Amino acid sequence: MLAPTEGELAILRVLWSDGPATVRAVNDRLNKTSDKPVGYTTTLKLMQLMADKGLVDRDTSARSHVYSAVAGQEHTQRGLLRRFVDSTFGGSRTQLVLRALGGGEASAEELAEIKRLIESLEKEDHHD
Amino acid sequence: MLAPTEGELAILRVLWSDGPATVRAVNDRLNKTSDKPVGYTTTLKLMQLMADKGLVDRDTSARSHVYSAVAGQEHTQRGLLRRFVDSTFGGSRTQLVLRALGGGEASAEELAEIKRLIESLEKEDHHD
DNA sequence: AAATATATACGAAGGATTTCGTAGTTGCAA
DNA sequence: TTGCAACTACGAAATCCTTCGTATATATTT
Repeated sequence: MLAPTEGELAILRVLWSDGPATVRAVNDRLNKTSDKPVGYTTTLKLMQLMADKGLVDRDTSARSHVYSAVAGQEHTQRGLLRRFVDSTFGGSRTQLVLRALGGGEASAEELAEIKRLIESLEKEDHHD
Repeated sequence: MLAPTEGELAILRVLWSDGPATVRAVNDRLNKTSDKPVGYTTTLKLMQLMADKGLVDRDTSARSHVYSAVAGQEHTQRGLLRRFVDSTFGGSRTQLVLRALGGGEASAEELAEIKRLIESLEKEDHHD
């Protein structure tokens, strides 16, 4: 599966959060969320290309086509994360996490949540 | 400060690990490390553009110019991380970390190291 | 000194991504 | 039915990034 570009990812995020949607719906959403306006045909073209690439499915039975994401958000995030870790942290997930948590930007709640996750992962390890 | 592209980042990683270096040295390093060969003038051009952008300093006193990274690795990683978290995880560092640690790819040692970091961060919190 | 190797500079091509205008079609309302 | 609104299709420009060829200058070797 091809990795989505930045623009494609913005569209996928709408489809993941809202479910299957028309170009109009996606474009409205992007313009509500984003800083700078996106033209309708720009979004249309991108979504058509995404359909060609197999990133989205397209239901053309109605006049307004309905698009839906093919790959799940989690799967896609994992792929993008792997690539990012490779290019920026030499493949070290630990370095990435250290950098993400360091610098005083993480709140106590975030830290606690991550600690809980780690402890549950450690428990899993012992089970097997 | 502008974010480096993929190609620029590959060069910066050489400069960070080896210190100030000539185009020749960087290009050799890239060709030793990477999978596919990179032409000398390709590296040269990229490094010239990086100098124009202010990503690297250039000492032109000798015939072979010596380049050095302007921004530190940590600072640059933080910037790239912020951008990545925004585009891929909607700005949630926690989601990023959960995704990085989930999926059974993290070893017990990695988890332990990250847990230690979190605990030291939590201690810092209580100090203030 | 001449030939060879190595440097920088730079234009330009190629590919990927994004953006937009315009043409043509279909549904709906006056 | 006529006209307006909304949709798809598509070509093409604009931008960014990468790659490379070539011109030119400078060192090094023979």
